[in-house]
Amino acid sequence: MQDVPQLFKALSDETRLRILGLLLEGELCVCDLVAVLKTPQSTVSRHLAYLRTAGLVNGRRQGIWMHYSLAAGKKDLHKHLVDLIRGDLGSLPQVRRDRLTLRRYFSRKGAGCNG
Amino acid sequence: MQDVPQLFKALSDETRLRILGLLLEGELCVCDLVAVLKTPQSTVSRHLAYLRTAGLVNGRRQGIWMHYSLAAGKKDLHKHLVDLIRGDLGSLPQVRRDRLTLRRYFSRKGAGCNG
DNA sequence: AAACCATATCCGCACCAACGGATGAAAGCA
DNA sequence: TGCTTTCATCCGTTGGTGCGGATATGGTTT
Repeated sequence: MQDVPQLFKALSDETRLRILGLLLEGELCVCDLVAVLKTPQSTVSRHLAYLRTAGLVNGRRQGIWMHYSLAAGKKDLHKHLVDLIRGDLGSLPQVRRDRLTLRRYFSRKGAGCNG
Repeated sequence: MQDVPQLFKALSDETRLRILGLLLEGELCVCDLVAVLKTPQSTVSRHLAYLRTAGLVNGRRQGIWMHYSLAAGKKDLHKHLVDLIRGDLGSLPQVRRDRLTLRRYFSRKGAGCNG
């Protein structure tokens, strides 16, 4: 049972929810998240580690960059939570704002961690 | 947005999840929860207050006793979380054990807070 | 009113988690 | 090798949270 409260705890922080909201758009690397969230790199990295431990996020190393993406749920409760994230997180105002910032950021920046 | 992390935080504690698991069986009063969880009354009461603030639980006073029950979700995310609780919490081993204890407790005890 | 009951809140303590700058580790390039 | 970039981890500080015994509140009974 111990992992269930832990799973909810991973979702009980605004920064982590914003990160998940951005990852709804697809795989992102840490520098993208830092740029969009306007949050110190150490803070973003720490939250990503938290989400990875909880099994909510996958990391993929490509050269210098770490790319993170939403993980597929494994057990039932886990899976249903991921569905809930995909379904409901996008309608939160802060998440909408962040996604707009992300789009503007992508169109502004040249070739970087994701080509 | 601030209430969304708060909602998840309410679910990030084992005692609170066990309380919700018991409330799946129906309305209960505080003394029932204390007896089944074998946890100090002040602790149970504090967690109930937390769940009530988060909107996950309703309290109803009947004479001396306070009866608590699962609340219906209001916003989409809230509603989906309540559905998830109803659907998945019952399969956790600890919740199953607690419910067994509850049934045995009910059959053993005479007229009390719920007749 | 007084005694009694179930419940809520107070209190001090311990611990955990978030923060963000500084440092460390790993990969790529000159 | 040495330098740069990206990311992870360390560190000290701060605020939040759980704990459980003690106390307060509010309703019931006599």
